[in-house]
Amino acid sequence: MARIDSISKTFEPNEAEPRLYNEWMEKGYFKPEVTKEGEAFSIVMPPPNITGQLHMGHALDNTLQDILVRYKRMRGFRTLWVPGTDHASIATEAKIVEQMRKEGIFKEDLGREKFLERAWDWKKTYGGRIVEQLKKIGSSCDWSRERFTMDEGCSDAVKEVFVKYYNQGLVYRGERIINWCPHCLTSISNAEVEYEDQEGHFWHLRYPLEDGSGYVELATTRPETLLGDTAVAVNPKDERYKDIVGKMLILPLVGRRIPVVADDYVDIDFGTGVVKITPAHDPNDFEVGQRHGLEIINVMTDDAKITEDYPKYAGMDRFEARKAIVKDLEEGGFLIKVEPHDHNVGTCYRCGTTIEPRVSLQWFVKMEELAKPAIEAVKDGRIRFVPKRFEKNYFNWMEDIRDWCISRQLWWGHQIPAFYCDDCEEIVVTKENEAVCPKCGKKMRQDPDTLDTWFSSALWPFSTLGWPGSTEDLKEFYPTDTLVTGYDIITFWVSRMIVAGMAHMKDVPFKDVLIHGLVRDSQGRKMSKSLGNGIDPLEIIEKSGADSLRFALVTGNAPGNDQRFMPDKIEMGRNFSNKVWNAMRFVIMNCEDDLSFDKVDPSKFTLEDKWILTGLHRVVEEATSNYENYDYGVALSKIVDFIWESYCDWYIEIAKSRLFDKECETRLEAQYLLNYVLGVSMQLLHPFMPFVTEEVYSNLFLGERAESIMISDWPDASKIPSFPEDEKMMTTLMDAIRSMRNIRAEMGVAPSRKAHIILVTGDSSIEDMFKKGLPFLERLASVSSMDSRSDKNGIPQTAVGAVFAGGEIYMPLEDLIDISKELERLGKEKEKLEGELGRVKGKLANESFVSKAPAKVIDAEREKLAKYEEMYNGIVERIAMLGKN
RNA sequence: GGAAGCUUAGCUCAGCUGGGAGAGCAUCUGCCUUACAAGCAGAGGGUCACAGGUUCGAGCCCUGUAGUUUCCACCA
Repeated sequence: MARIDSISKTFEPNEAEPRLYNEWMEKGYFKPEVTKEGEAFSIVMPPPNITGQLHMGHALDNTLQDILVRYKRMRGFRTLWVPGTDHASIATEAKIVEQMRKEGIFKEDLGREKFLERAWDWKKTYGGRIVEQLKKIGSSCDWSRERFTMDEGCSDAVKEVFVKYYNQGLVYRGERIINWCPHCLTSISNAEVEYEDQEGHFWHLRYPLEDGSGYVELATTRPETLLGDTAVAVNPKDERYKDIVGKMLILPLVGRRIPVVADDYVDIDFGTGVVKITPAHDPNDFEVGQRHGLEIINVMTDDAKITEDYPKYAGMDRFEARKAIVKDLEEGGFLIKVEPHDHNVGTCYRCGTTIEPRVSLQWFVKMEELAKPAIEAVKDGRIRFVPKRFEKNYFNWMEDIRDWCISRQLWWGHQIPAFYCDDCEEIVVTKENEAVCPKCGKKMRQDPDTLDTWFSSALWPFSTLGWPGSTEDLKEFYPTDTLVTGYDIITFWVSRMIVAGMAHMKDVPFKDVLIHGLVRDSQGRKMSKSLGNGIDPLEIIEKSGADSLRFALVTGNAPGNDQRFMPDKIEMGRNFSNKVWNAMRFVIMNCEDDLSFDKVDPSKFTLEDKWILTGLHRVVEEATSNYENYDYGVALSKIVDFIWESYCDWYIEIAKSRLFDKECETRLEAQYLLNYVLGVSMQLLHPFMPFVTEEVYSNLFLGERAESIMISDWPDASKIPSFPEDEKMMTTLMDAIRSMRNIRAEMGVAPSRKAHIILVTGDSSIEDMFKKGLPFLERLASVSSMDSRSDKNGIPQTAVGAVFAGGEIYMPLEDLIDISKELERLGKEKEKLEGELGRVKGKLANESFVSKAPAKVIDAEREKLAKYEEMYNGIVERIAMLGKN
């Protein structure tokens, strides 16, 4: 047990946090095996990218998970939190390419093998960095089970799934129009395209008819794609163009003959009702092309430059080409007019480059059938989103799902386990590392492409537990219980995990999905590198400790809502840690080193003892139910209020008189309760602020104590006695104290000036309570001595009075009293009460209220009425007495 | 085009199934009271965006309007 002279006046997170974290790790508390019995509870960590540095989003996500996991562990569950990192193929590859570029090295020159060596080096260097950062915020995950999306097991799971899907016909290879990023030089999925509004133009063009009978007018936002036009389309119902359907046009600048086709896709009312069709560079045009058997002409290279087929524009970037082509159209008399036009442009979510739709040979997952059980699982409640409104988001995506383009023209990732025979075009899909052509016996060439990062993330809830093997962990911990993540990756990740879980495990991957919002800057903007408005969680930990950071992230936050990050909240957290710390200091300072609680006698518990126990009972009950509902912000504020107001501001203050009097008969009981109540409070607070609570808990005098607070049993409200009657009395007394403080403050009477009081009450229990409370009334309200009587005849004019729910108190302060000022004060009080009375009386006089409102509500109103009337009468009498003279 | 969220004190936000408007910060006043000035005590401050409706009773439920943010889809 620490001695008081060795305990500093403030909690020192920099010293305590690393020490405690290491201790917990060494003792194995983060492993589920720490609990021998009990049901399993498991979650998997959304794996941060190995390119990443810990940012506020991670800090929030992991704080919430840690709160959940610490709570469940204390509830006795065999609790597992699986950590890990994601290889983040496109993001990591981009970073490595960038790093190499600075050294003047190009990917292609290096070759695949050397490049991958470099990538693994990167992983070794930076993959560990974020793990260390996660430890700093206190994450109690089982590091012995840490995984990586490209480790052996996860890679095996990826191959297993790919092969299985392929054999079921759910994975296929085909030429489709896909989103191509000309900067990353790879295809990306629909989910990876971000649309943004951009100012653009509408170029109105004329395409001449081949027979010389005129021309058609059409408009485009992308004139450069004209090079790949293979038709012009009109709506079949459009009377204006009925005659030209089937005729041929001459494509300006190119001279190609292209047909006019009729297709429902064209909107009669938009523009001129004529659309140029470029099947190779627009998804809708592609479909029109499929329907009409049009030629697909790709006019751009991988990096979005015009191909050699068009010598005049060859090598020009698509935007340069646009200018050149517009100029040529104008000179050729094909340009009618240009008008400004805002439109949405798809950009790459990684690099921001405008994506280029492009026809290309890629691998896809057929989603429609797979989505069905995943939709069902949420519909029938086997998976529950918290808050529920995000289910709509999910259904929205899933019910209109497109096939998922999973191949990427990247090297860093899971290489697609498909092999081709260069001679006979045979394809073999296998988990083996090489394949021989079954037809001609030649060694086959593996597909050079890799899989979308999210393909492996989708398997995370079971690949991390050992699937496709049948491991003990898988049996015990799948399905996991709760997934904690931000709403921004519901489509990317959550939906795909549900799909994968249903497809391969025939069971949901998790039961609850706890969704949180974004952490924004203090002005409500997204934190981003380019804005430079990011706040570094590590700096905050360095300065104020992880507990303060966690406090700031949780306080006043509701599930699913974005929050602004306010530096004020960090300070609040730090102040609160310090408050708790000093409460502990006070408690142990007032206990002897050899203190034992064997002789504590609950029958000697005083009014305030019973009051604080009742408050404790309630906060345990309520906070527990808030924890269960993921209402962490609410739980935290209730716990803080109890500790700060009830325990520190009232209970400790009241207990002082007993502690300082060594002869006091109930001193031991006070010492006991001070330790006990603070101990239980620390348990309630522990999931939020693990470090300071552990430190405080370990210093308190507790009878049966767990080795560590983090493996102690969660407080059980039913074992904490509750005394509603005593609580009511105590509340009355507190009211009286507040009234006395109030009038003293208003009358400008210094607390140092102790005063005699006259209590006027008809209630002997209240009189008794005041008499017993005299020792602490001195401390709390500067009362030196007390008289009591049942009526107020003979109270001096020079006394200030305070009414409370049980009677009146008078304080004779001869030299300080100004009767007119006192009358003014009483008048204000009276007015306030009149307002309250009016409201309550009005309610009770209302026929329909009395007949329709529940009895409980009516009784409460009646009780209020009685209380207010009594107080009101007291004031009126006093005013009358003072007014007489 | 479709959907969702938000609008409550000067600021940032809570407010659970409808029953006397809350917190922190900021402001003002008084206190270094032997745990804590990172503290204690007290005070001021709100037509709960607006308009209707349901109800004995609405910040909360319903309808509409405005402002704002976000997601999805995307018509050249």
